[in-house]
Amino acid sequence: MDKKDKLLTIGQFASMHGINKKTLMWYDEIGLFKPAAINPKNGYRCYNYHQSPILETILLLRELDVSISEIQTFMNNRSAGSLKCLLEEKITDLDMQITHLQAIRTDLCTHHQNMSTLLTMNLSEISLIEKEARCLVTVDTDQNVSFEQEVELITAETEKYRLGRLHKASYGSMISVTSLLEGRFDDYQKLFIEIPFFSYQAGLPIMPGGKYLRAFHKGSWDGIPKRYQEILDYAKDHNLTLHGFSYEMGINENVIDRIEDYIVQIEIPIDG
Amino acid sequence: MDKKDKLLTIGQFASMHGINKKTLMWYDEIGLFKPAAINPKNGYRCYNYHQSPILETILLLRELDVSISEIQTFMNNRSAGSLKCLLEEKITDLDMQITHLQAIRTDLCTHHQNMSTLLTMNLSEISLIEKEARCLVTVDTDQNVSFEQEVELITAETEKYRLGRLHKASYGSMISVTSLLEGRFDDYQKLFIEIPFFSYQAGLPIMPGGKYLRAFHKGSWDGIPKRYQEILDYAKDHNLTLHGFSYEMGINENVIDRIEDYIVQIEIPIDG
DNA sequence: TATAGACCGTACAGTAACTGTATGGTCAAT
DNA sequence: ATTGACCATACAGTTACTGTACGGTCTATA
Repeated sequence: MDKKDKLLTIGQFASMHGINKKTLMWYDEIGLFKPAAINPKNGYRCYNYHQSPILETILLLRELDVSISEIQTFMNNRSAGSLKCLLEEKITDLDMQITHLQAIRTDLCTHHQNMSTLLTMNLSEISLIEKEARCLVTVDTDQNVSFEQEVELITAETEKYRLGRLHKASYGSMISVTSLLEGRFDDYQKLFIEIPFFSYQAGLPIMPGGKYLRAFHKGSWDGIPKRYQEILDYAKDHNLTLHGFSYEMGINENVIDRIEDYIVQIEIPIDG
Repeated sequence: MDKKDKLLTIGQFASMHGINKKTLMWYDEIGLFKPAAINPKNGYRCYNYHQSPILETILLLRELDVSISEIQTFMNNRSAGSLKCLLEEKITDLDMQITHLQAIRTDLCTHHQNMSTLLTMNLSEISLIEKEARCLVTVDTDQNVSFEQEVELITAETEKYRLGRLHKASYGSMISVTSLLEGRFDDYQKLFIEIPFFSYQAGLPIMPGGKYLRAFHKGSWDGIPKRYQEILDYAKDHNLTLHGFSYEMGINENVIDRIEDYIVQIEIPIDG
């Protein structure tokens, strides 16, 4: 009578829903989703179109990372109320997941940017660049803070803004232009990591947008003071006024094996 | 010398990166990520801070659904160039994934809306509602088109707009107001499924925004013509002019087991 | 009517990427 | 000296399938 009653074989039904036949067999075996009938003559599984929305619901939940046993419990006493409730929960989860993926995307772009820089820039050159404002998380530091403490401080601080995992093993250091001008090249005052969204209202520190002087340094940290002197000389020669903080960040830690190959990027905001 | 050279035990290193110790042991075993050293006295694995960015890169790739063996090949000849290339690929993938999740979100919201309707509405009532415009995919149909053909047509059509899996096992039917007014209550002209984004430029058909008359029908399809007559009478009594198409769609297929419980929602645009 | 090839069935083994458990040695603090 | 947290290896178990082997069935064509 009803055209939806037409019986389909397992292969047809599986391909209709874009899944593997074996998956249907397995769902049958575990009792999650059984064929509408079994042909008594040959034992073939028979499915019909009425079963499609049920299977699609299962596949939808599966895609939402609901475990099979949870799906099972749910399907056994499914109702408008329980589905509504489950969907509410899953919509919230999904929103978090989307936000997280967007954060990863931003992170990926930063890494990509770094790789581009490595491949295309002359690393001995000092150049003027334009930067968008960024949002940071920072913690105070000084020479007495040990490396372990630094790591702990910054992870504790970033965990407050729970974005799932932030793939920033490396954070950067900040040193004020005042310190640099006074020759105190190791007077690091803050650690920062950039966070992958921008928000004034969270009250987070901002790496200002605008013109920056950018330089690089290759090798271990001992050589950085000398490099800062070169940068200051360059600024003087070109009549540039530095302000705020210098931002230092390693850009190739994930592609090197030896410290000699380590490259740090130095960026300092300039007036105008 | 370098404070990053401080050695950490497997437990410390694992918790620093928010992963299971066993995972580190396993990565060691398969040669993906080995400790910086092994204490010759007690055989303990020793890690240091320099290794953190490498591990984070692995964990990042893992989160991007790169298989362990792919990560392995990549890590063995990693370079700025190869990482840049891989990242480009993964950013594209990620964009698709985000779009897909957003589509699922929309789908979830529709389901959720349906469940709310089921729980809160008096299904025998005819009501006036306001609807946002929606974007549809449609195919032509008529009485001669078999159910299998319908399924095939609509899946073929939706596949053109590749959104990954669309979890719409059920599609709706459209019948023109003209047909209804002439009493041809089974003159269905189109099948539609709603697609989870809105775009004029794609040239897709639109379910117009504005005022609609909404009714429901419970049970098998035989009773629908009678229900349409009631809707037409209602419209007449209330001086409402219908136009365009009537949109029919099952709203509870995923929570019922018997056709008698099947509920179809009927929505017809009205003037004004 | 014979046969090829596509499809169905069961049974069982294998997969990825961990994760847990059992058993025993090590380390740091009380 | 002992307690309890932590390390080691070896091996078994997990989830959600997926593949393979082997045999029966169905349908279209020669």
